[in-house]
Amino acid sequence: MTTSSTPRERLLDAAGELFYRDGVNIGVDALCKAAGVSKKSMYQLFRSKDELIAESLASRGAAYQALLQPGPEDDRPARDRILNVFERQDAVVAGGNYLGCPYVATAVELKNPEHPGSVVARHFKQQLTDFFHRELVKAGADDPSTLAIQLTMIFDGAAARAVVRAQPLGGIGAATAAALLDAAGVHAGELALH
Amino acid sequence: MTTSSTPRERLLDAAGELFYRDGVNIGVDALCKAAGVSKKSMYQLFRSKDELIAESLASRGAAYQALLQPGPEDDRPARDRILNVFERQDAVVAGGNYLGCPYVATAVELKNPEHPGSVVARHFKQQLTDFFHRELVKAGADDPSTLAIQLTMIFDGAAARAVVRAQPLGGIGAATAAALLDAAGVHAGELALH
DNA sequence: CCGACTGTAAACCGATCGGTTTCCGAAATC
DNA sequence: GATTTCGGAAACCGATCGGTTTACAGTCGG
Repeated sequence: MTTSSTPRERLLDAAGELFYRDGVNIGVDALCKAAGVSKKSMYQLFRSKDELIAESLASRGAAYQALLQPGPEDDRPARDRILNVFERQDAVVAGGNYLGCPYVATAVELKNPEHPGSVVARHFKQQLTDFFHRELVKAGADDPSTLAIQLTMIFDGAAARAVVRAQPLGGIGAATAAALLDAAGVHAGELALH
Repeated sequence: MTTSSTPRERLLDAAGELFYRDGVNIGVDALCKAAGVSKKSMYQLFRSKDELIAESLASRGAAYQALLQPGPEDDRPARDRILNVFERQDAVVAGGNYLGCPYVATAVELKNPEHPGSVVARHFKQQLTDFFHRELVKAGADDPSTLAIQLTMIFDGAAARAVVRAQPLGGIGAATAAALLDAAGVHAGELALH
C-alpha cells in the first residue's frame, strides 16, 4: 500500500496512520503488512513497538504543525493567526474521519505518562501552547502564559467534542477562543503595541 | 477482589474500573477474574464485551454525575454551581490516577461513534452540557446553549491537559470557565433576574 | 565470482484475545 | 430426598498478540 523509499519511512508512515485510525493496540503484524516491511526489519529499525509509537508520533510532528498553525509568511495580526488554528481544526474535523488530536488520543490510550509515546505527545502539545504564547506576546496580552494554556485547552476541548459527537464543530472552537481573547483584551483589529 | 452482591454488579464495577484504568482493550478473562465471575456467567448477563463496555459506562453515570455536579441542595448562585464542577474536576485530578474523562477516553479508544459505548458516552457528555445549560438559564445568560457547549469544551480540554501533562490542573479550568462566564455577562454575585 | 549486507517471507514462541462449552458443587425448589 | 437452577473453574476454539528466528532473494563492493 504505502510505497515511500526506505522501510523506515514506510513504517513510520503506516504507523502514524494506523495507530491513529485503529489505536495503539493494533498488531505489529498488521502494521508491517501495511508498510510492506518484514517484522525482522521493523525490530532492527526500532527497539520495540512502544518505540515505534513514539517515533511515528514524533515524525508526524512537523506535518501536523504545518497543518494547524499558520506559517511565518502569514502576516495577519496575532489574533487572527491564533484564531486560524481553530479554523483549521474545524476544517480537519469537517473533512471527516476525525478521531481526535493524535497526541491526546495516544496519551489517553497509553494510560502511562512515562511511556515514550506519552512523552512525545506532551512535547508536541507544548509546541501548540508555545505557538499561542508567541502570538499572545506579539499581541501584547497581559498574561500570555495563562492565556496560551487556556487556548490549548479550548483546542483539546473542541477535539474531544468532535470525537464524542462525531459531528463538525461549526466554528464553536474559534468562537470560544475569540471570546476568551476578547475578555483578555486581545481585540480584533488591534495591533501589537510596540 | 470486588465483593458486591450479584455477579452483574460485580462485573459492572470491575468493568467500570478496569476499562478506565487499562483501556477497553483489556481482556475479558482479566475482567471476569477481577470481578470473581466466570466467563460463562458474563456472557449470559451481557451479549458481548462491547455491550458490557456500554453498560458499565452507563451504570457509572449517576455516580460520576454526583461526583462532579453540585446537587440541588447546594443553593449557591448558578455561577458558583457551574464553577464548582471545575473545582471538583480539579480535585479529582489532584487525587491522582486521573486518566481523563471516562466517556471521552472510551469514545477516543473505541474510534467507532456507532459503538454502543460511544453512544453512551455521547449521552452522558450531553448531560453535563445540560447541567450547564440549566444553570445558565437560571443565571439569565444571553446564549445559554452556546455557553453550555463552551463550558463542556473547557471541561474536556482541562481533562485532556491533565492526561497529557500528568499533573494537577491548578485551577486553570475554573479560571477559564470564569473568564468565559464573565465575558458572557454571568458575573460573580449576580443573581438571576427574575 | 565471492562474501557481506539488506530486506522480505514465513515459521515459530508462549501468551492472550473474544467467545463457547463442559463439568461439577452449592443452593434453592418441589 | 430428588430435582432443578445458578454460577464458578477450566478446557477449548481459532485468531492474534509482541517478539525472535530461520531461510532465501537481491544487490552491492571487492
